[in-house]
Amino acid sequence: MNASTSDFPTGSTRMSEQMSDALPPSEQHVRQYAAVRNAHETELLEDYVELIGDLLKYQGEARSTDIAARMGVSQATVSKTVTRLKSQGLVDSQPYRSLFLTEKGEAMAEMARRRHAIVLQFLRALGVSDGTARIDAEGMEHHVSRETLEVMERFTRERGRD
Amino acid sequence: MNASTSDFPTGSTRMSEQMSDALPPSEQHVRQYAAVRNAHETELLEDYVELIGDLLKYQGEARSTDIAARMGVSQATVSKTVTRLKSQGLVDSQPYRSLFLTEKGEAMAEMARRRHAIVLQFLRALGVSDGTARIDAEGMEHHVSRETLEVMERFTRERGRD
DNA sequence: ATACTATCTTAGCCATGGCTAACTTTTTTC
DNA sequence: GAAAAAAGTTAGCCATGGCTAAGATAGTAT
Repeated sequence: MNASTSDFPTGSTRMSEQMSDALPPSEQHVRQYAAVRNAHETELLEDYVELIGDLLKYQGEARSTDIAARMGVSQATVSKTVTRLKSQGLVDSQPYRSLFLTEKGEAMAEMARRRHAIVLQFLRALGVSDGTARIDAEGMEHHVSRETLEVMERFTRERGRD
Repeated sequence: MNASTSDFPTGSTRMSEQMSDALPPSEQHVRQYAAVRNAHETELLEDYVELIGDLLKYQGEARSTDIAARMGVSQATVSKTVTRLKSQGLVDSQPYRSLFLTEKGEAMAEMARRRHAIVLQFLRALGVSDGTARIDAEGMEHHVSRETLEVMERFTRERGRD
C-alpha cells in the first residue's frame, strides 16, 4: 500500500477553527473535481514526454526499453502509449527506432521539467527528505497551479537551500 | 545505444544541490511512477468517500444526486462508482436510498478529510489564494506522503497565519 | 388514487492504461 | 553470415471511469 493512503500524522490539526472542512459551494466544488479530472488526462502523456526528453538529454537516445524499465511497465504498454503520443503530435519516430520529441512535445517536456524541478526543490527546501520529495513531486507536479508554483519558487529562493 | 550505464552524470557529490533534473537511478524511478499509479487507484474512491462523509455531516444525507451535482458527473456514473464502493466494503446502502459509510469507509473518509485539511491549510499558510488553494489541494492531497504531511503541519502551525 | 416529477439503476457505448502471448525486426555474437 | 538475443509491435484480454438513453422506483401534488 501507499504511504499516502495508509499513514497519517498523529498530531491534531486544529481545523475546527477554520472552515476548511465545510462544503464549498457546489459550483466551486465542481470546478475542483473538474480540474483534477482534467489534470489526469494529460498527466501520463506529460510524464512520458518529460522522460523522453530526459533520456534524450542524458543518454542521447530514448528507446522504448528504457522507458518501460524506468516506468516499471511492459514494452507493449509503452508501444501503445507512444502511438497515442504520436497521434497527438508530441512524439516522432520510425518503427523500431529511437523516439524524438516534436516541437510541441519539446515544449511540453520543458514545461513539465521546470514544474517538476520547482516542486522538488520546494519540498526539499521545506525540509522533506530527498527520497520522499522525489516520490511526492512526481505525483504532485500535475496538480500544482501556476500561482502555487510561483509561491513555491519564491519560498525556495528566500528560505531554501540547506 | 542503450546507455543504462551512467544514469547520474557525475560532478556534484551533493545531488541535493543541482541534480534535480538528472535522471534518478532506474529502481528509484520505477518506485516513483509506481507510487503515482498506486495513488490513482484509490484516489477516486477516496474522493467519493470523503464527499459522502461531508454530505452526511453537513446535510444529514448523502444522495446520488448531490454527489453527481458536486462532482460534476452524471448520476449513472455515480451509480456505477457506488457499486464499486459497496463491493469494496466502503459504503452501505439500499437501492433508491441514501448512502452510508461502513466503518472502513468512515475511517477512509476521516483520513482523507484530515489530509485534505492539512494540505489546504498549508497552501493558505504559504500564501496561496483561497480559490487556488482549494483546487490544488484537491489534486495534491492524494500524492502527499506521511512525511510531507507532517512537515506541512508543522509549517502551518509555526508560520501559519490563518 | 393517479399522475407527474425527481431520483436511481441498468444497459451499452467509448477511451485509457494496464497486462500476456505471439510475432517481426534489429542488433549482437560467434 | 547465420543463429541467438534483444527490442519493438500487434492482437486481444481486463478494469476503470466517463457518457447517453431507457426503464424502474419513490415522493409529491392534484
